[in-house]
Amino acid sequence: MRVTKQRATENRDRVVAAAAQLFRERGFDGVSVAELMASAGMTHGGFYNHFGAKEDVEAAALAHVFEASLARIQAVADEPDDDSRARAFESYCASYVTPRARDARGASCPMVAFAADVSRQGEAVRSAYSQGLAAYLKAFATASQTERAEAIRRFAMLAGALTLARSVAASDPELSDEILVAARSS
Amino acid sequence: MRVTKQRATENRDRVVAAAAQLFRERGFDGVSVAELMASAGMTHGGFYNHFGAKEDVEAAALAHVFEASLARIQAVADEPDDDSRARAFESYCASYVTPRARDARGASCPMVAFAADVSRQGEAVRSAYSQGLAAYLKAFATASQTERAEAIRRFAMLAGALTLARSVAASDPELSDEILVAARSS
DNA sequence: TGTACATCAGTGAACGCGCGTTCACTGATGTAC
DNA sequence: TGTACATCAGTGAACGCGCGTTCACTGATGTAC
Repeated sequence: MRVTKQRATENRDRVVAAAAQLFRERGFDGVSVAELMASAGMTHGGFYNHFGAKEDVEAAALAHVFEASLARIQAVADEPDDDSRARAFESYCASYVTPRARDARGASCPMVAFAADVSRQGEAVRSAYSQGLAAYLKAFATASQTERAEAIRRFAMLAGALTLARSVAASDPELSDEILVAARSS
Repeated sequence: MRVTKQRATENRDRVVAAAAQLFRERGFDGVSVAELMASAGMTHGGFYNHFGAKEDVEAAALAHVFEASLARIQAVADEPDDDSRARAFESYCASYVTPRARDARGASCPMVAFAADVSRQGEAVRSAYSQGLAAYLKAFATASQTERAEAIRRFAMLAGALTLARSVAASDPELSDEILVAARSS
């Protein structure tokens, strides 16, 4: 049964939003097309009215998540003076490696959530990712008010700590917490 | 056709060795049981003479790779005096984030290769991983001759940089190289 | 504005495929005598 | 040491399953008059 054009657009947006969360939680291969559509309240058959293939929704979800992450670090970079920027930046970095951020995988930053998956995907996903990372690192460097290499090391440390903390969260929570504490007190 | 006990053991070892390489290159789900067995020169049916399930060879491969990685950092920690240990440690860290290390995924460190995959696997894999990471970080901290939190930050930075450099290696090689250069000059 | 018809978003059965796993079978190995 | 037989590592067909994708169909929407 046909729906209004507006409703169809909303349906597509809900699929992308569900994909953004579920892909971050379980990876691209851990979520089926049918589950994505069900999360948006539809059945699987209609998927191909909106996307040419599963990889298309992966790329769309990636772009969606990068947009939000980029806006957040850009807000720090856009702080009016050096002092408030420095404070906002340290607060941003600290909140990046909290137990809360570690456990909320569905809301996590795309660089950490997708880094491993992305190099096994097709061109559309890979280039959406690398463009997103390039833009993010640029804003991060501005926000950090240090030279770019130093900013890259800082971000790599945060991303690595979050990744390691997640990887042992279930089987060694003390080690996981210790990694986060170390990453916060830099 | 039956083979000698020694030959059977060698066959199992070859499966684990192939798994160690292929799983690091493509992730656990990216390599089939049949391919693992074919890499060791056999057909898929015999797999269950050696392992109860695919997860068992994942855990065995993980332990195998961690053993090698641990031996390498332990050698640095065991250097006889502070000076040679400091030199060995800086050399170790620098070699960790080279283009060569980035591109040789099949030979890479298990913390980076498996960090994302591991939390989606069963208990056997997760505990093999977290025990391996705990042992590795202990040796890394000794080798670094700094306080433990500082060593954790250093390793998180290296692991994060290697992960990020890999994720954009195909679609933005300049950015990938820049990340490695930054990680080396810390 | 009202009517007739074409459009197309969504449905659900069906497809081909690759996967992990099972199983009857083979025949060289290991063992009991 | 030689013989007879049980063992079991490896083979390859077959299984059930979930996946991405296709397709004929439905019926409300959009449009031409």
